[in-house]
Amino acid sequence: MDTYSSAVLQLRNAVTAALCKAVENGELPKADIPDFIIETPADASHGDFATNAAMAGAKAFRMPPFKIAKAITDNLDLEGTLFERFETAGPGFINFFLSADYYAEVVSEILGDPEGYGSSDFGKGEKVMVEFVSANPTGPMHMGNARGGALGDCLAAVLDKAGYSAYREFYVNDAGNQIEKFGCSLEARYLQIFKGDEIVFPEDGYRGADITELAREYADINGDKLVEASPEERKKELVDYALPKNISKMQEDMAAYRITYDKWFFESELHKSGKVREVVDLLAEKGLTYESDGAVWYKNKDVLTEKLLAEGKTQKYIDNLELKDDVLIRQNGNPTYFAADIAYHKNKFDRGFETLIDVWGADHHGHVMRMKGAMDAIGYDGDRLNVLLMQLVNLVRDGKPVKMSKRTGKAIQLRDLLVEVPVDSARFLFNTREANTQMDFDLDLAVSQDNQNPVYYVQYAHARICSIFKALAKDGISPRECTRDELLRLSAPEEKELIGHLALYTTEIISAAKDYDPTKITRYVTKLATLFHKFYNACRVKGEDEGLMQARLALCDCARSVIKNVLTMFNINCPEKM
RNA sequence: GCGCCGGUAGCUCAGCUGGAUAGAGUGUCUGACUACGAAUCAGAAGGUCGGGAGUUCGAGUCUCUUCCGGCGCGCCA
Repeated sequence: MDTYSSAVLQLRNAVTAALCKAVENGELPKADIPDFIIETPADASHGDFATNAAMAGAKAFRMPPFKIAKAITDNLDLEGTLFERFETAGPGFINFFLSADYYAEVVSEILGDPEGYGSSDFGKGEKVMVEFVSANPTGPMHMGNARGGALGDCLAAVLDKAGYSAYREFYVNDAGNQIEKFGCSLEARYLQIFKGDEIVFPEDGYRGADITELAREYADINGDKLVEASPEERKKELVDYALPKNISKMQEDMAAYRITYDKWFFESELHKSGKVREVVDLLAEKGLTYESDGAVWYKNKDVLTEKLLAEGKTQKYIDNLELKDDVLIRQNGNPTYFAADIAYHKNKFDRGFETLIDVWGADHHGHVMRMKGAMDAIGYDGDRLNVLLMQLVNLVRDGKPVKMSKRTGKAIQLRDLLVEVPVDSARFLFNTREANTQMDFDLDLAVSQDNQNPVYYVQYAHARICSIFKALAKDGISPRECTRDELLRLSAPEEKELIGHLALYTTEIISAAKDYDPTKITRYVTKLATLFHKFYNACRVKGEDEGLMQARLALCDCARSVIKNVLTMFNINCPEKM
């Protein structure tokens, strides 16, 4: 266990023991030991940790908090812990102060295994699939995909560090209705080349310039040979040409964005292997389907009503939702996206993933509940499917929203973004805002290579540390292992604050993993950089006496390691000079 | 109409299962390099936590209500 967590555990045990002892002594009445929290006070003068045990127990013990606090502290034994003293304050808080040993211990811990620091077995090796981006292959990727890519990839990285076994997957929707539309759009553009405006473009077709380009490319290579072909053959031929092109473009874009998937999963495989039909049959066996108007329907309303009632929702609430059933097999015999998606998620569970995380655009939120319900309906645990909803990204330049690309006049694409914005910057900045909040992405900021850009701020801290080591090496000084006494000299406020933050890393990773929120780690490392810079300005390394210099060098090494640890995990460059 | 997500400093956002005087970045103003990188740091100013009511020792956090913004309610995905 990391030093920080063991310190918290020591406190919890000590306070619990004191409460029990006080009850035995008769200093507190007999009652259940109250739930209390150990927290880090906002104000450093309130100690390194504080507990509300006395206030939390006020009701159970029917005594004023300050008296309970006294009973606790009279029986408190901190012998053998990483704490040196405590005090009561305010309405009944008990504040605790760490001993110098704690700080020395943290530094030793980090230097003992710099690369492994932050890792834990919290996730117990549980197999988690993170499915993210999964953009439609009918067109180029957009800003939402850029955000989803950065969030999903970094979330998977955080999960791995927290002891899960994360698996990255991209679901390619290479089947179904939108491919049909894709084909019709290509067909129209293709025929327009030869027949001009007499060909009417389908109303719901894809109007992007990319479609016209693909049709043009095909015509350049193959000429007008499809003009006389049957529409089915024509569309199939065009799709067979264009779809792989689009898919490999997406793969290139993701690679350029430094995302490596474990698997690109093709929806068409589900159809070909009969898995979609199978899952519809499965639902039918369970009596959850019916036919109407020539289509096969899924009893979504019944399933969700039952689920929500079980969760304690009122009938009125459920009625207000106006739940509807969903079509699985259309009148024309084709399965819907929903049917395929049930089959897909079933397939994920069947591949042995215990937890599924989907990163979706917030515009899909209406799909979440019925998807979870469907998992329950086919005998899996819907709560094992977690959907991370991402709100929209607004691009901002000069303080004004940017809707269109200058180059194409269309919505801004991931490609456009990466032409302008360095990957380091994009990956970092998309991880500064929680998924479920609308985000302004400031292009000026992302492009700026100065102190305004948080990614450079963090990278600079790393480069600065590296240069300290270089400067000392020039003088023939190299870092060595420090004695305990030397490490105990790290006692300046800036040193303690920096070490205190370094100590939180493992806990922060676990917290980010629990919440599926990698943005916590970006904020963590930004603060780490701040605390290092503060330390740097307050404490010298070079020129101090041997012992102190080595201790501070050790601390620098810790800060450097943890920054590198984070940036490496997030696939962001960690330069030694800038 | 119903539902989901937001509303915290001029701007962009944190705020851990309710805790002490609500924080950071940026912007504005004022300072700090003959010493390890000034891409840095220190200080100042800046707030009815959208409004209202409630729950309790205690509310940015929980409940209700209301206003504003985004999104969703397809045999689209």
